[in-house]
Amino acid sequence: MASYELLHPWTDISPADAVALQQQLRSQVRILPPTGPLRTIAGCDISFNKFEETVYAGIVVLDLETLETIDEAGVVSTATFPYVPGLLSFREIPSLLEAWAKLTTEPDVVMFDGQGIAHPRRIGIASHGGLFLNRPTFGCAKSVLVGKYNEPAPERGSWSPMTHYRDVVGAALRTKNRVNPVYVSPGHLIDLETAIALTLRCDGKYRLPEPTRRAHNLVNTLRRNGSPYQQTTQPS
DNA sequence: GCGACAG
DNA sequence: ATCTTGTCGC
Repeated sequence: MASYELLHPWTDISPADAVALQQQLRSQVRILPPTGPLRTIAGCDISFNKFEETVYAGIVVLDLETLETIDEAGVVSTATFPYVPGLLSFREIPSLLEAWAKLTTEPDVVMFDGQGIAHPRRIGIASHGGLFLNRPTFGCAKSVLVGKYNEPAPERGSWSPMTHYRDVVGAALRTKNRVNPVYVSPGHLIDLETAIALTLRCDGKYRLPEPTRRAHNLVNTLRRNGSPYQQTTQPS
């Protein structure tokens, strides 16, 4: 069981502190082709009931060759930070790290439900998560945070670069013919081309790639049906 | 100054 | 994100 260096604490952080931390951490993010084989990929997500602080976080690991689920872990935790555009990582990563600790495998690359460097300070949840996990990570989001792009061709696989202040920060990628694109951006220890290839490799029957969809299903099941080991009140 | 704004 | 049925379109 590996241990991960604590780059910084997650508690008692104000939004202003979080922004300052991002400015401090951004220089550590490395965008370059992955070294070493990529055989497994993890998808992660969190779910929660509106107005409640309890969050359900989960990670699903799939074999990149067969897309078969080979591992998964979920946790019931508490959110200590609100959702603030640009500061998503401070709300989701703490609980995701708890789920990560319960995995029995070490995913080679991690796909996040959000942005990587396609972020105002170039350190979205996928980049921030990559610094903690110290392995290739990238983001695959359903909508844009920052950046502009030209509509990619309607065929699956076509994509166009997303630009933010002269920087190419990601790509609008079509995962299905005639369906809205997803927004892919490098997180850490990976490059845009590889992130795009991995997203296409995880193709299933839907617009969103399988890792993200399965993680989403896992946390929603956890939220609605409860953890099998957690006592829930039964109706009389 | 006025909007935009991952999940 | 979450709350929700039907409905328009390929």
